[in-house]
Amino acid sequence: MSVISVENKPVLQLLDDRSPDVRTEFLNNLAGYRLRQVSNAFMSDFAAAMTGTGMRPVQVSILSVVDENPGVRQGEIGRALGVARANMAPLMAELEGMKLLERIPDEADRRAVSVFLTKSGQAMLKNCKARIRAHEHRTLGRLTESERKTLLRLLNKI
Amino acid sequence: MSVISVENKPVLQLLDDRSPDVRTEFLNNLAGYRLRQVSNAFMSDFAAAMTGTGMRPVQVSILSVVDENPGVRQGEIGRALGVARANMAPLMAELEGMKLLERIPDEADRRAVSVFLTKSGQAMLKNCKARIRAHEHRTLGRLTESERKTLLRLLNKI
DNA sequence: TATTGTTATACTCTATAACTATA
DNA sequence: TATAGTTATAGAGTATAACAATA
Repeated sequence: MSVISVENKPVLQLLDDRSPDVRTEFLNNLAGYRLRQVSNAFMSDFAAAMTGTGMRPVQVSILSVVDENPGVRQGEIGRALGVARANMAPLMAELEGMKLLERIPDEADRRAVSVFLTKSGQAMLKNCKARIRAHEHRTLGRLTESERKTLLRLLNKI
Repeated sequence: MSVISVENKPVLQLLDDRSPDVRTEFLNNLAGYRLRQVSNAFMSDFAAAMTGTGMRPVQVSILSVVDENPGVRQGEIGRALGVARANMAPLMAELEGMKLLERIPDEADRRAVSVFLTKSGQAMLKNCKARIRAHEHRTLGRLTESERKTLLRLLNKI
């Protein structure tokens, strides 16, 4: 958290400034290690970008999935996001308690529930998306447009 | 875990197979989101690669830093790896208990300890490094050598 | 005063097992 | 039998505060 900048400065001051006398050559050349460092820095900046909204990253991702799939079943959201069923239950109850989404029993399959965004949920998602766009702009500020596309292409290829 | 392959198959079956009927367009175009997915998949494969050694990723990274910096102080390791001092204490005690490293009080600064790998620690690190090389080969199998270099370059630039 | 290392603690995320009600 | 959702629980990772010893 302390090494993350919210202004237009480097996202990662990790290996530039951190303990300059300590060698970390092996780790630095591991793609997986760098990926985790960068991913953690993104997550910290993402969480900071949500400050004031009361939303955590996983909550925003759920709203986004419901927005693009109105009426989607709870289990489907979890599968799409990689969140275990057992962990979806309290997450959904929390978002329902915040009046951001509604869970309506599915009449065809009475075990399941269909999920919809409320007006509040739509407004919250819109607010969060604007913050996320600013977050991406900050965190990818050092890359050209072409480099960003390359990065996404390589990540999608892995 | 269940979607991660340890053979020479795709590391990520995430958005290819997962809930094909659920749209996740907004999230898919966020670099931060894809970074996290890929990073998590790497971590899962990494952890799986360590099976049988009794080592977790953070423990291997500590051994690696001590190996490249014999006599380094405990706090320096934590700073280099982004692990808080408070969390380094039990980690180091654990590795010392496994006889993989030694902590020798620093005579110049008696608050500090200098850390060294034992013979066991050196052997363990060698074993883990071999597993990590195989892990990187698996996880980056879909990328050409040139693409791997580009990926590392872009990650380092962020 | 500041720093090294320690302890205690708490919060989030993740993972598993067992339960219900439906199918 | 299998599936949707729930509950309880446990583990790892991470964060802060307070402390003792030393600088």
